Amino acid sequence: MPGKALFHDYLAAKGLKSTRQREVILDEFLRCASHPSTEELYLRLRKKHPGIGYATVHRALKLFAECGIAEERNFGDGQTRYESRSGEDHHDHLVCLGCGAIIEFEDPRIEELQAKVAEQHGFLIENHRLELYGRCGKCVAG
Amino acid sequence: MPGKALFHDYLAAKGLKSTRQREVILDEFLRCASHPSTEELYLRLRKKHPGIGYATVHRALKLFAECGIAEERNFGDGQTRYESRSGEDHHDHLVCLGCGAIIEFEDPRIEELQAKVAEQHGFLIENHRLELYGRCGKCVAG
DNA sequence: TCTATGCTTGAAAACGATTTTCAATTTTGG
DNA sequence: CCAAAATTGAAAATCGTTTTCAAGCATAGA
Repeated sequence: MPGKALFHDYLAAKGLKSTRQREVILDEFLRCASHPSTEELYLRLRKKHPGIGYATVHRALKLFAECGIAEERNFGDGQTRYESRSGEDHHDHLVCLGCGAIIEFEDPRIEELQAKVAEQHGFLIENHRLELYGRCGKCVAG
Repeated sequence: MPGKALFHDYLAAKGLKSTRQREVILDEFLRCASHPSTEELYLRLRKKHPGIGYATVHRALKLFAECGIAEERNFGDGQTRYESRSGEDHHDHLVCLGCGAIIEFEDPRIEELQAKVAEQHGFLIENHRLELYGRCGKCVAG
């Protein structure tokens, strides 16, 4: 399991400790197919682990982001969401304003054009975000 | 002045009132070349109009967004920013992480590819955001 | 194993930005 | 000018996020 190994290496390198809570939170986060907010992941975890605290979930997610196995995202609903970064290649999102679904996609041609735009402005890209907001197929049909 | 006219029409249509404060705030907002946050616009306004309240500025900006002469934006610095929508055509942003500069650009080819991606997913785009984060020319050179 | 050190936890408080409340004021239509 | 209704500014409330703090654990060394 690459995500877990990365996390443990990070903890070791920083002199941080591996705890039962962090394990549980990481498992649930990796099991999560979507892009949970702290609140959402916390509520999920409460079901199986009633003692767990919101602050602990928050701190774990921050750690995941720090060590690179997760990425903080913001889709405009006022909550920070965390996305699992299993692979390396960047992807962007379609965000459904009807049902909240988040669909991932990637398009090298768009990336290429972005690079050109940056170059024209003498700009050095470190990262980018592209989100298309609208209605997913289901919501258009329904 | 199209922006002001639009705003006054909107007020009339909604049975809202045209007040001295709203005029002053709109003038300052339109004069603003950048993408001010509520705080920033408030501080600017205080200089010439010491009596004005933060809440009033906030409410005016919300109104501007509602009636379409402004757009709420979020560049990840934890503050909602308001962008004047003078024209109709959409544009995207280069955000400098060094000096905070925000450079606007538009690229029809990117928009076109976005439309194709959406179509492939049976998705109906209502709007989108594209931001390239990095270092502007000045910051790279400096 | 036992202990000491120091990181981690959970609850509650602090925080920063945003939004709402409320009494006083201003605008607008009649 | 008057009355009705919207607006204002200050303060308080709210929301998500982050920090504080005392108590609880994990880890390394004896």
